[in-house]
Amino acid sequence: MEDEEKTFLALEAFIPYKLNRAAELVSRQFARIYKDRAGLTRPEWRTLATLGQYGTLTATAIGAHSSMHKTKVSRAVQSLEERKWLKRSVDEQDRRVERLALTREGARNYRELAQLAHAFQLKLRDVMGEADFDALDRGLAAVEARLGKDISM
Amino acid sequence: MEDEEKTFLALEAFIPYKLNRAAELVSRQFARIYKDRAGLTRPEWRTLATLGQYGTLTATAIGAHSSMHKTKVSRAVQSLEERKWLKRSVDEQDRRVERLALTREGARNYRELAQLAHAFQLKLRDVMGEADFDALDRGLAAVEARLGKDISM
DNA sequence: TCATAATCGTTGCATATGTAACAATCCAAT
DNA sequence: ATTGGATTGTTACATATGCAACGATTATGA
Repeated sequence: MEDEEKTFLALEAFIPYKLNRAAELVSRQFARIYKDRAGLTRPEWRTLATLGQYGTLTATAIGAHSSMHKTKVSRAVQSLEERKWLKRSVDEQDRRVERLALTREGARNYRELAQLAHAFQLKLRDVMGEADFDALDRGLAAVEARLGKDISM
Repeated sequence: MEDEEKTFLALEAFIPYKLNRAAELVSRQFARIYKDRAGLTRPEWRTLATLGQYGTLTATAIGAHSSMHKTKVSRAVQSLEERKWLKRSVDEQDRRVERLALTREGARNYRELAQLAHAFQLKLRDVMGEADFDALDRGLAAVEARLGKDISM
């Protein structure tokens, strides 16, 4: 790699492409679990996972924790509410806000999917090999640390 | 990490989520280059990049090299053709097929974006640090190697 | 206090995407 | 040679997504 001007690019060696490709491959595999098993979309799965992890939250907080646009959260919440997997209640301190929490059934499904998620991660680590898996984890953490605040770069 | 059943999941430590998050962060940064600079969408950028890398290709081949659905390729090709960045010609050996190649102007823009892509990657490596960047690269390669063929897992 | 700005969540709209169906063409096997 | 089955690329349709505008509510500050 010299300083010469590169007027050629190997897409398969370009990190943004590799990242997207790997994310799609892994997501597709894991989506089979929450889609086939529970009929959830990705926004719905993330909303469920966030509420399961943190308990009662507002829609805005769900978006912050799960990196989702507020309209995605809004629609996922609607869907989970129709399933009766979560319930809304008005916050009397701030009536703009809705306090969202899983129902008993929602919590039960969360626990089941959380277990499957752990199993998935273990299997992925097994398939990839520990060293490569740990390298990936380290690299992803570095991206989050440097770009997570979304500043200039 | 014991063998106990995990009924709780930390989303921010879950690899499919981390992968998607990192991919979005990096993609958003790089997209600013081809969007702001050339007004391209991601499918258009990938199509341009693939033709720049391989020369003349069919639409199917572009999809195979850039991991894009054929309808995405079809629409990106249309758009680039309207810009006069690529030209189509019928393959006389197989008249179902169109041979696609960049025009002089398309190639010029490809070279410019390829340079910017290299600069982006160097800057990313600089921002992340060499060790973390290399770890990421290694991890992504492992995902591709194990899941790229999209078999069971 | 009152007016302006900010925040929360929803919805209308335009765009982006994938699935399925399709016409055109080629291939395989009789 | 002919017929049934693939393959190539396009398009119609349904769904998914983000942006912008909105009503309701709260915060700010003059």
